[in-house]
Amino acid sequence: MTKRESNVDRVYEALRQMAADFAFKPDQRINESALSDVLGARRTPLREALNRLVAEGFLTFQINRGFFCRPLTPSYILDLYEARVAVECEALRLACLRAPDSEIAALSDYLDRMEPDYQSATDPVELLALDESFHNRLVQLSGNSELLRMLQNLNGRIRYIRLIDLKRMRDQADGAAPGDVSAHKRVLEGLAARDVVAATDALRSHIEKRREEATEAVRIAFSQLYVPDD
Amino acid sequence: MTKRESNVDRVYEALRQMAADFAFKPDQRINESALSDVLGARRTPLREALNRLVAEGFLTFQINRGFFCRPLTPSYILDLYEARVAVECEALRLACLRAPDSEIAALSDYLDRMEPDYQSATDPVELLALDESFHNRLVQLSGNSELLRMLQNLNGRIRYIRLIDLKRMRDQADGAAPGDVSAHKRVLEGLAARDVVAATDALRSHIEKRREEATEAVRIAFSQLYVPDD
DNA sequence: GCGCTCATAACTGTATACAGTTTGGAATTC
DNA sequence: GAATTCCAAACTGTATACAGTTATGAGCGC
Repeated sequence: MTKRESNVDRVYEALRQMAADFAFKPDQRINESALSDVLGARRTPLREALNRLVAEGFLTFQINRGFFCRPLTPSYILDLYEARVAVECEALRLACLRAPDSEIAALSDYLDRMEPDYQSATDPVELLALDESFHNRLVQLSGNSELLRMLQNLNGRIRYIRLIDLKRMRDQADGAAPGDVSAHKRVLEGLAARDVVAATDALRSHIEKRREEATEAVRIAFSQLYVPDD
Repeated sequence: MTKRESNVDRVYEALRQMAADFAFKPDQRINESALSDVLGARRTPLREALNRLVAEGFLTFQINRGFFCRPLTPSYILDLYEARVAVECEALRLACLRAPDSEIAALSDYLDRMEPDYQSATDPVELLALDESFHNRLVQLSGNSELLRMLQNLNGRIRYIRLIDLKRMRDQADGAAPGDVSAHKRVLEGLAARDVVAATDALRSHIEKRREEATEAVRIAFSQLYVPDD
């Protein structure tokens, strides 16, 4: 029996998971030996995986000092969300031009089926998975695998910012319900009508609203970090 | 005296250069030992650099079979150009909204200064560098470093496709002159007037025109590959 | 000649070792 | 006490070795 998954792949996935679970704090230096113990892999394959994450923008690297978790500044968050707008709106435009009606209808059905789950979900991780899944499918309708790859890279980095946001929403239960699918529905209506402007405007404002919420959540989370220990 | 550049970085840059110089043919398997001899680096740092290139989409990887140059299919080329449209048009939109007049004027000046070089350049490599430089600066006006990173990644992969195209143009001297900056000027006029629609329409059609040319050039290059040896 | 088997060569995957660099703190000076 | 120097420990960078897998091709039966 031959192996199907490379060890580097396994380590790489584990590292992404750790990043999403706040295992690394922004700007934290990553100790390769300690990490290799945790992951059950030696430093050689670990470093190969870390280099992939550097190339993807998850981590930074300094010569002779090693790998660092990327700092989480407001302007970085803004950049990531703006890049998402670029990727998703162009994908939506392409989908309006060429996605078959049947696939658009399938995504509508999916959204309808998921709506109860969406509204009853209380676990932020679950909600986030549902939301990411919708956006992934939307971009898949463009048929462009580079746009999909870019979205997945951005979402990988945005994920833990959004988790901060969703946890805050659950705690405060203020304003917009987190399980609100109306924005997604508006996007799909525009898409079904092949109305590029209506669809992209809806999507753009949806993502920008999410960005404002996330930025605020991170601001609050940071301010709490600076509360002195008693 | 301390080292300023990591060996992995050096190897990584050398590999990108080799890719742009057609050192690897599409779908070609990459022999690590042979490559490490050429680059003067051992396999450990070489593999770290190769992993970065996999993460960036330059190469593919198969377990126990190693690294491969990415195949060059028409749909892959289409995906890359569409992704460029996504990145550049959104960057341009953001630049229309917030780039200072002074920086827009500086880019206009740059274009005017470069125009003679552009029109007299006959070396495809030189022309390409000039063109990429303009597009990079345009995206920089958005102030978004993620969009810039994405553009540089896409251009790194598109570069050798465009070289095929530019070499064909030089040989045939048909249709549009390669050193035509009028499209760039139209984009900047729209930007200076803060006219998002005019600017992005001009940019979109410019990139799509380039894509059609490049796709055709690759099609021709491929058809010549299949001419049987005599 | 064509397909199959198996031995071997070539190559990839990674553990280990060690060299070079940075870091943190003790010792020293003012 | 604060600043500085210097040394040891910790960590990163990579060469090397070898184990495990894949590719190649000779030999063989048909």
